[in-house]
Amino acid sequence: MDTTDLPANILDPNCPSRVVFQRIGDKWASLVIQVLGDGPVRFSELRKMVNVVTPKVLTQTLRALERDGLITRTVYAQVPPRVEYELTSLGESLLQPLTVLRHWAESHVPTILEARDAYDEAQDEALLGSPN
Amino acid sequence: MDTTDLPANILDPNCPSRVVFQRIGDKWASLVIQVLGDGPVRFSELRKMVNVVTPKVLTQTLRALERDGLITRTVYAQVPPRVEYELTSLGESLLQPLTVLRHWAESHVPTILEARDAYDEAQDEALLGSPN
DNA sequence: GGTGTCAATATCCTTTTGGTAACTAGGTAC
DNA sequence: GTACCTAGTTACCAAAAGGATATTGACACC
Repeated sequence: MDTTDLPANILDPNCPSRVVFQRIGDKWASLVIQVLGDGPVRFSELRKMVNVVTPKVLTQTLRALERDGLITRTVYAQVPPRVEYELTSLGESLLQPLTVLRHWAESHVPTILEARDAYDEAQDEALLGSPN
Repeated sequence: MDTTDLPANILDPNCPSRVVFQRIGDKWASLVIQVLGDGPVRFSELRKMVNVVTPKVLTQTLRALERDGLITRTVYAQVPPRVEYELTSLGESLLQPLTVLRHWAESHVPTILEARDAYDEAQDEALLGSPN
């Protein structure tokens, strides 16, 4: 059975649209995509921009994104080697939804952090109130 | 140092806006939020709608969302117990960014799956070409 | 007093994720 | 020939996430 003409539904556990949410949730993938939004970046630069990610994990992330057709990997025949990663048009099309989410995140984070503090305090008090 | 007036930046590893991406990436959290978009739902209903999630994991997810102020938990003094989960206004405000992402996901998944197949095949051939 | 309902918890176990540290390849510079 | 460059790979390890299964509490029904 092929999925191309199904009304994709995220709530259906068999629907592969869930993979997208997994990509976004990946610790580094969405960050990489956003960094690549300004144009091609090479491996070592990416490492610096995304900040202290180990080469192994960055490679894993990049391979996964490449596999999904979101980025391309270009090797230049130079010494020392130079490899550049760039968004595909598919990758670029993800940029906007990601930006929407990012803006939401950046503007609501204070509220979320306050909610956490309040919640944690309430929990503490509940524990003090009934220690057994 | 307080974060409320900082220009939140997802690329800064110290910026808490990253927590949002982690929430979204959570295997069940974003699904729960989207299910709750239609109004309050009780625990057992949620379990069915999100499909085969174990109670432990659903509880974990719900507690995390509650802690972040995205949903509320209401216990009705009944027997058997009835507990309803509902989006807060903060949770509702996340609905739209999530929908944007969801539409992207549902419409581009076929392309992604094709890219994967192509990538995997290319890998296989590369292995066959140079088996050592 | 046994059974059922709902919303969990508790215990245990497996899988996945992320990370450290060391090493490789191919060449250039000294 | 030793050191250094980039872009990785390899082996190993710890923590976290996710899940299976059994049990609990409060009551209602029979």
